[in-house]
Amino acid sequence: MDAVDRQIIAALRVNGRATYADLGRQVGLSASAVHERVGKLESTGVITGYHAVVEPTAVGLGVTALVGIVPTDTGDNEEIAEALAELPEVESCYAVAGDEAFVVKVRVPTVDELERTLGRLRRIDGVARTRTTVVLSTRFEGRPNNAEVAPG
Amino acid sequence: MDAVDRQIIAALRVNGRATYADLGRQVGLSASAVHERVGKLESTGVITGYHAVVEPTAVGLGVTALVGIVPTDTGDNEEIAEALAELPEVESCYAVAGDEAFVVKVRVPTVDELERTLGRLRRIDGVARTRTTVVLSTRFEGRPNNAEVAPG
DNA sequence: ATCTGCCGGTCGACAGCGTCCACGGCGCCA
DNA sequence: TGGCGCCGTGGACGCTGTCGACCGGCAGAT
Repeated sequence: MDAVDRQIIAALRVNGRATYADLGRQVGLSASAVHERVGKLESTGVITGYHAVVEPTAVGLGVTALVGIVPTDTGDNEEIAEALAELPEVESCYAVAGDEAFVVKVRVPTVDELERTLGRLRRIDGVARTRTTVVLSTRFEGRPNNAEVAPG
Repeated sequence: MDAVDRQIIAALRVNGRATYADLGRQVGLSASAVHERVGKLESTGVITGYHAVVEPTAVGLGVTALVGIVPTDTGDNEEIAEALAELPEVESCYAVAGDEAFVVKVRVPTVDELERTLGRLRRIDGVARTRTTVVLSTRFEGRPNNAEVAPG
Protein backbone atom coordinates (compact mmCIF):
# COMPACT_ATOMS: atom_id res chain seq x y z
CA MET A 1 0.00 0.00 0.00
CA ASP A 2 1.62 3.23 -1.11
CA ALA A 3 0.82 6.91 -1.07
CA VAL A 4 -1.44 6.65 -4.09
CA ASP A 5 -3.49 3.92 -2.45
CA ARG A 6 -3.79 6.15 0.59
CA GLN A 7 -5.02 9.02 -1.52
CA ILE A 8 -7.59 6.77 -3.12
CA ILE A 9 -8.74 5.52 0.27
CA ALA A 10 -9.02 9.03 1.62
CA ALA A 11 -11.02 10.14 -1.39
CA LEU A 12 -13.39 7.16 -1.19
CA ARG A 13 -13.91 7.74 2.50
CA VAL A 14 -15.10 11.22 1.66
CA ASN A 15 -17.16 10.26 -1.36
CA GLY A 16 -17.87 6.58 -1.59
CA ARG A 17 -19.56 7.01 -4.95
CA ALA A 18 -16.61 8.65 -6.67
CA THR A 19 -16.10 7.18 -10.12
CA TYR A 20 -12.84 5.56 -11.05
CA ALA A 21 -12.40 8.33 -13.57
CA ASP A 22 -12.81 10.98 -10.83
CA LEU A 23 -10.33 9.17 -8.63
CA GLY A 24 -7.96 8.77 -11.55
CA ARG A 25 -8.03 12.48 -12.19
CA GLN A 26 -7.32 13.10 -8.51
CA VAL A 27 -4.32 10.80 -8.25
CA GLY A 28 -2.95 11.09 -11.75
CA LEU A 29 -3.67 7.59 -13.02
CA SER A 30 -6.02 6.15 -15.57
CA ALA A 31 -9.44 4.90 -14.52
CA SER A 32 -8.33 1.33 -15.20
CA ALA A 33 -5.33 1.60 -12.93
CA VAL A 34 -7.47 3.02 -10.16
CA HIS A 35 -10.01 0.28 -10.69
CA GLU A 36 -7.26 -2.28 -10.33
CA ARG A 37 -6.00 -0.71 -7.13
CA VAL A 38 -9.43 -0.36 -5.60
CA GLY A 39 -10.14 -3.99 -6.45
CA LYS A 40 -6.99 -4.97 -4.62
CA LEU A 41 -7.85 -2.84 -1.59
CA GLU A 42 -11.27 -4.51 -1.48
CA SER A 43 -10.03 -8.06 -1.95
CA THR A 44 -7.37 -7.62 0.72
CA GLY A 45 -9.92 -6.30 3.19
CA VAL A 46 -8.54 -2.79 3.48
CA ILE A 47 -11.74 -1.37 2.09
CA THR A 48 -14.54 -3.39 3.62
CA GLY A 49 -17.47 -1.75 1.88
CA TYR A 50 -19.30 1.36 0.85
CA HIS A 51 -22.34 2.61 2.70
CA ALA A 52 -24.82 5.40 2.52
CA VAL A 53 -24.96 7.34 5.75
CA VAL A 54 -28.46 8.21 6.79
CA GLU A 55 -29.71 10.73 9.31
CA PRO A 56 -31.02 8.38 12.01
CA THR A 57 -33.97 10.49 13.04
CA ALA A 58 -35.09 10.72 9.41
CA VAL A 59 -35.53 6.97 9.37
CA GLY A 60 -37.24 6.85 12.71
CA LEU A 61 -34.28 6.01 14.91
CA GLY A 62 -34.59 8.85 17.31
CA VAL A 63 -32.91 7.31 20.34
CA THR A 64 -29.24 6.45 20.60
CA ALA A 65 -27.48 5.01 23.59
CA LEU A 66 -24.08 3.70 24.50
CA VAL A 67 -24.39 0.65 26.67
CA GLY A 68 -21.61 -0.92 28.67
CA ILE A 69 -21.94 -4.67 29.05
CA VAL A 70 -20.71 -6.11 32.34
CA PRO A 71 -20.21 -9.85 32.15
CA THR A 72 -20.76 -12.45 34.85
CA ASP A 73 -17.71 -14.09 36.30
CA THR A 74 -18.20 -17.06 34.06
CA GLY A 75 -19.47 -15.28 30.98
CA ASP A 76 -17.77 -16.09 27.71
CA ASN A 77 -16.90 -13.05 25.71
CA GLU A 78 -17.10 -14.75 22.34
CA GLU A 79 -20.60 -15.96 23.05
CA ILE A 80 -21.68 -12.59 24.34
CA ALA A 81 -20.28 -10.93 21.21
CA GLU A 82 -22.17 -13.35 19.03
CA ALA A 83 -25.38 -12.68 20.87
CA LEU A 84 -24.82 -8.93 20.57
CA ALA A 85 -24.35 -9.30 16.85
CA GLU A 86 -27.77 -10.96 16.59
CA LEU A 87 -29.57 -7.81 17.69
CA PRO A 88 -30.21 -5.51 14.72
CA GLU A 89 -30.45 -2.46 16.94
CA VAL A 90 -26.85 -2.91 18.03
CA GLU A 91 -25.02 -0.85 15.44
CA SER A 92 -21.54 -1.01 16.87
CA CYS A 93 -19.78 -3.27 19.31
CA TYR A 94 -16.40 -2.65 20.91
CA ALA A 95 -14.59 -5.08 23.19
CA VAL A 96 -13.05 -2.87 25.87
CA ALA A 97 -10.63 -2.99 28.74
CA GLY A 98 -12.08 -2.51 32.20
CA ASP A 99 -15.11 -3.65 34.19
CA GLU A 100 -17.19 -3.81 31.10
CA ALA A 101 -16.37 -6.35 28.47
CA PHE A 102 -18.10 -4.46 25.68
CA VAL A 103 -19.52 -1.09 24.87
CA VAL A 104 -22.23 -1.15 22.27
CA LYS A 105 -24.03 1.58 20.47
CA VAL A 106 -27.71 1.00 19.93
CA ARG A 107 -30.23 2.95 17.87
CA VAL A 108 -33.91 2.45 18.34
CA PRO A 109 -37.09 4.38 17.54
CA THR A 110 -38.25 5.28 21.05
CA VAL A 111 -37.27 5.24 24.69
CA ASP A 112 -39.72 2.39 25.19
CA GLU A 113 -37.86 0.43 22.57
CA LEU A 114 -34.58 1.28 24.29
CA GLU A 115 -35.96 -0.24 27.47
CA ARG A 116 -36.84 -3.38 25.59
CA THR A 117 -33.38 -3.52 24.05
CA LEU A 118 -31.79 -3.17 27.47
CA GLY A 119 -33.90 -6.08 28.61
CA ARG A 120 -32.69 -8.12 25.69
CA LEU A 121 -29.10 -7.22 26.46
CA ARG A 122 -29.46 -8.23 30.10
CA ARG A 123 -30.99 -11.55 29.10
CA ILE A 124 -27.93 -12.56 27.11
CA ASP A 125 -26.22 -15.51 28.76
CA GLY A 126 -23.12 -14.28 30.55
CA VAL A 127 -24.29 -10.68 30.92
CA ALA A 128 -24.54 -9.60 34.56
CA ARG A 129 -25.72 -6.05 34.01
CA THR A 130 -25.62 -3.08 31.67
CA ARG A 131 -24.66 0.52 32.13
CA THR A 132 -26.50 2.88 29.86
CA THR A 133 -25.40 6.28 28.67
CA VAL A 134 -28.16 8.02 26.80
CA VAL A 135 -26.97 10.04 23.84
CA LEU A 136 -28.64 13.45 23.73
CA SER A 137 -27.31 14.25 20.30
CA THR A 138 -24.82 12.90 17.84
CA ARG A 139 -22.55 15.80 17.08
CA PHE A 140 -20.75 13.87 14.37
CA GLU A 141 -19.96 10.27 13.73
CA GLY A 142 -17.79 8.03 11.62
CA ARG A 143 -15.67 10.88 10.40
CA PRO A 144 -12.56 9.40 8.80
CA ASN A 145 -9.22 10.34 10.29
CA ASN A 146 -7.75 11.07 6.87
CA ALA A 147 -5.02 13.22 8.39
CA GLU A 148 -3.25 10.03 9.34
CA VAL A 149 -4.13 8.07 6.23
CA ALA A 150 -3.26 10.52 3.51
CA PRO A 151 -1.54 13.49 5.10
CA GLY A 152 -1.39 16.67 3.01
CA MET B 1 -40.88 9.14 2.47
CA ASP B 2 -42.62 5.91 1.62
CA ALA B 3 -41.82 2.23 1.65
CA VAL B 4 -39.95 2.43 -1.65
CA ASP B 5 -37.71 5.19 -0.31
CA ARG B 6 -37.02 3.02 2.69
CA GLN B 7 -36.06 0.11 0.48
CA ILE B 8 -33.72 2.33 -1.45
CA ILE B 9 -32.17 3.64 1.74
CA ALA B 10 -31.72 0.17 3.11
CA ALA B 11 -30.10 -1.01 -0.12
CA LEU B 12 -27.73 1.96 -0.27
CA ARG B 13 -26.75 1.44 3.34
CA VAL B 14 -25.68 -2.03 2.42
CA ASN B 15 -24.01 -1.14 -0.84
CA GLY B 16 -23.33 2.53 -1.24
CA ARG B 17 -22.11 2.05 -4.78
CA ALA B 18 -25.22 0.36 -6.09
CA THR B 19 -26.17 1.75 -9.50
CA TYR B 20 -29.51 3.36 -10.02
CA ALA B 21 -30.26 0.53 -12.42
CA ASP B 22 -29.52 -2.06 -9.71
CA LEU B 23 -31.70 -0.19 -7.25
CA GLY B 24 -34.43 0.17 -9.84
CA ARG B 25 -34.44 -3.57 -10.41
CA GLN B 26 -34.68 -4.08 -6.66
CA VAL B 27 -37.61 -1.77 -6.07
CA GLY B 28 -39.44 -2.13 -9.37
CA LEU B 29 -38.86 1.34 -10.79
CA SER B 30 -36.84 2.73 -13.64
CA ALA B 31 -33.31 3.98 -13.02
CA SER B 32 -34.48 7.53 -13.62
CA ALA B 33 -37.21 7.32 -11.01
CA VAL B 34 -34.73 5.95 -8.50
CA HIS B 35 -32.28 8.67 -9.39
CA GLU B 36 -34.93 11.24 -8.74
CA ARG B 37 -35.81 9.73 -5.38
CA VAL B 38 -32.22 9.41 -4.28
CA GLY B 39 -31.63 13.01 -5.27
CA LYS B 40 -34.51 14.04 -3.08
CA LEU B 41 -33.28 11.96 -0.15
CA GLU B 42 -29.88 13.63 -0.50
CA SER B 43 -31.17 17.16 -0.87
CA THR B 44 -33.47 16.80 2.13
CA GLY B 45 -30.63 15.51 4.28
CA VAL B 46 -31.97 12.01 4.82
CA ILE B 47 -28.94 10.55 3.07
CA THR B 48 -25.98 12.59 4.21
CA GLY B 49 -23.29 10.92 2.14
CA TYR B 50 -21.59 7.80 0.96
CA HIS B 51 -18.36 6.58 2.43
CA ALA B 52 -15.92 3.78 1.99
CA VAL B 53 -15.38 1.89 5.20
CA VAL B 54 -11.76 1.04 5.80
CA GLU B 55 -10.18 -1.44 8.18
CA PRO B 56 -8.55 0.97 10.66
CA THR B 57 -5.49 -1.13 11.35
CA ALA B 58 -4.84 -1.43 7.62
CA VAL B 59 -4.41 2.31 7.45
CA GLY B 60 -2.29 2.51 10.52
CA LEU B 61 -4.93 3.41 13.07
CA GLY B 62 -4.29 0.57 15.43
CA VAL B 63 -5.58 2.17 18.63
CA THR B 64 -9.18 3.03 19.35
CA ALA B 65 -10.55 4.51 22.53
CA LEU B 66 -13.81 5.83 23.84
CA VAL B 67 -13.22 8.93 25.91
CA GLY B 68 -15.72 10.51 28.24
CA ILE B 69 -15.33 14.27 28.53
CA VAL B 70 -16.15 15.72 31.93
CA PRO B 71 -16.66 19.47 31.77
CA THR B 72 -15.76 22.08 34.35
CA ASP B 73 -18.61 23.76 36.16
CA THR B 74 -18.37 26.69 33.83
CA GLY B 75 -17.54 24.85 30.64
CA ASP B 76 -19.63 25.66 27.61
CA ASN B 77 -20.76 22.58 25.75
CA GLU B 78 -20.99 24.28 22.38
CA GLU B 79 -17.43 25.49 22.63
CA ILE B 80 -16.19 22.10 23.79
CA ALA B 81 -17.99 20.41 20.89
CA GLU B 82 -16.41 22.82 18.45
CA ALA B 83 -12.97 22.14 19.86
CA LEU B 84 -13.57 18.40 19.69
CA ALA B 85 -14.53 18.73 16.05
CA GLU B 86 -11.17 20.38 15.34
CA LEU B 87 -9.25 17.25 16.23
CA PRO B 88 -9.01 14.91 13.25
CA GLU B 89 -8.47 11.89 15.43
CA VAL B 90 -11.89 12.35 16.97
CA GLU B 91 -14.04 10.26 14.67
CA SER B 92 -17.32 10.45 16.54
CA CYS B 93 -18.74 12.73 19.15
CA TYR B 94 -21.88 12.15 21.20
CA ALA B 95 -23.39 14.59 23.65
CA VAL B 96 -24.57 12.43 26.52
CA ALA B 97 -26.62 12.58 29.68
CA GLY B 98 -24.71 12.14 32.93
CA ASP B 99 -21.46 13.31 34.51
CA GLU B 100 -19.80 13.42 31.18
CA ALA B 101 -20.95 15.93 28.63
CA PHE B 102 -19.59 14.02 25.67
CA VAL B 103 -18.28 10.65 24.74
CA VAL B 104 -15.93 10.66 21.80
CA LYS B 105 -14.38 7.89 19.83
CA VAL B 106 -10.79 8.49 18.82
CA ARG B 107 -8.58 6.51 16.46
CA VAL B 108 -4.85 6.99 16.44
CA PRO B 109 -1.81 5.04 15.26
CA THR B 110 -0.19 4.18 18.61
CA VAL B 111 -0.71 4.27 22.34
CA ASP B 112 1.79 7.13 22.50
CA GLU B 113 -0.40 9.05 20.12
CA LEU B 114 -3.42 8.23 22.26
CA GLU B 115 -1.65 9.79 25.21
CA ARG B 116 -1.03 12.92 23.19
CA THR B 117 -4.65 13.04 22.10
CA LEU B 118 -5.79 12.72 25.71
CA GLY B 119 -3.54 15.66 26.54
CA ARG B 120 -5.13 17.66 23.76
CA LEU B 121 -8.59 16.77 25.01
CA ARG B 122 -7.76 17.81 28.55
CA ARG B 123 -6.37 21.11 27.35
CA ILE B 124 -9.64 22.11 25.74
CA ASP B 125 -11.13 25.08 27.57
CA GLY B 126 -13.98 23.88 29.75
CA VAL B 127 -12.77 20.29 30.02
CA ALA B 128 -12.06 19.25 33.61
CA ARG B 129 -10.95 15.70 32.94
CA THR B 130 -11.35 12.73 30.67
CA ARG B 131 -12.24 9.12 31.29
CA THR B 132 -10.72 6.72 28.83
CA THR B 133 -11.95 3.32 27.82
CA VAL B 134 -9.47 1.54 25.63
CA VAL B 135 -11.03 -0.51 22.88
CA LEU B 136 -9.39 -3.91 22.59
CA SER B 137 -11.15 -4.76 19.36
CA THR B 138 -13.93 -3.44 17.21
CA ARG B 139 -16.27 -6.35 16.79
CA PHE B 140 -18.41 -4.44 14.32
CA GLU B 141 -19.28 -0.85 13.74
CA GLY B 142 -21.72 1.34 11.91
CA ARG B 143 -23.97 -1.52 11.00
CA PRO B 144 -27.27 -0.07 9.78
CA ASN B 145 -30.38 -1.01 11.69
CA ASN B 146 -32.28 -1.79 8.50
CA ALA B 147 -34.76 -3.91 10.40
CA GLU B 148 -36.42 -0.70 11.50
CA VAL B 149 -35.96 1.21 8.28
CA ALA B 150 -37.17 -1.28 5.72
CA PRO B 151 -38.65 -4.21 7.56
CA GLY B 152 -39.10 -7.21 5.39
C1' DA C 1 -69.12 16.91 -13.64
C1' DT C 2 -64.51 19.11 -15.87
C1' DC C 3 -60.15 21.49 -15.70
C1' DT C 4 -55.64 22.48 -13.94
C1' DG C 5 -51.47 21.80 -11.64
C1' DC C 6 -48.46 18.83 -9.27
C1' DC C 7 -46.15 14.69 -8.64
C1' DG C 8 -43.92 10.77 -9.98
C1' DG C 9 -43.26 7.80 -13.45
C1' DT C 10 -41.26 5.95 -18.34
C1' DC C 11 -38.46 6.41 -22.21
C1' DG C 12 -34.80 7.82 -25.12
C1' DA C 13 -30.53 10.36 -26.39
C1' DC C 14 -25.91 10.96 -25.44
C1' DA C 15 -21.77 11.54 -22.86
C1' DG C 16 -19.36 9.14 -19.58
C1' DC C 17 -18.23 5.04 -17.01
C1' DG C 18 -17.29 0.05 -15.69
C1' DT C 19 -15.21 -3.97 -17.08
C1' DC C 20 -12.14 -6.60 -19.44
C1' DC C 21 -8.19 -7.56 -22.08
C1' DA C 22 -4.04 -6.81 -24.91
C1' DC C 23 0.13 -4.80 -24.65
C1' DG C 24 4.25 -2.23 -23.05
C1' DG C 25 7.64 -0.45 -19.70
C1' DC C 26 10.19 -1.00 -15.58
C1' DG C 27 12.54 -3.22 -11.82
C1' DC C 28 14.31 -7.30 -9.86
C1' DC C 29 16.53 -11.73 -9.89
C1' DA C 30 19.09 -15.69 -11.69
C1' DT D 1 21.75 -10.92 -20.59
C1' DG D 2 16.69 -12.84 -20.42
C1' DG D 3 12.54 -13.92 -17.85
C1' DC D 4 9.05 -12.74 -14.70
C1' DG D 5 5.99 -10.01 -12.02
C1' DC D 6 3.96 -5.71 -11.29
C1' DC D 7 1.69 -1.78 -12.72
C1' DG D 8 0.39 1.11 -15.98
C1' DT D 9 -2.15 2.78 -20.63
C1' DG D 10 -5.46 2.42 -24.07
C1' DG D 11 -9.27 0.61 -26.52
C1' DA D 12 -13.62 -2.09 -27.22
C1' DC D 13 -18.09 -2.70 -25.74
C1' DG D 14 -21.95 -3.01 -22.74
C1' DC D 15 -23.84 -0.35 -19.03
C1' DT D 16 -24.90 3.76 -16.47
C1' DG D 17 -25.69 8.75 -15.24
C1' DT D 18 -27.89 12.71 -16.56
C1' DC D 19 -31.21 15.30 -18.70
C1' DG D 20 -35.37 16.44 -20.90
C1' DA D 21 -39.76 15.31 -23.26
C1' DC D 22 -43.80 13.33 -22.37
C1' DC D 23 -47.58 10.84 -19.93
C1' DG D 24 -50.93 9.36 -16.44
C1' DG D 25 -52.98 9.62 -11.93
C1' DC D 26 -54.58 12.28 -8.26
C1' DA D 27 -56.19 16.14 -5.55
C1' DG D 28 -58.20 20.51 -5.38
C1' DA D 29 -60.88 24.23 -7.37
C1' DT D 30 -64.67 25.66 -10.17
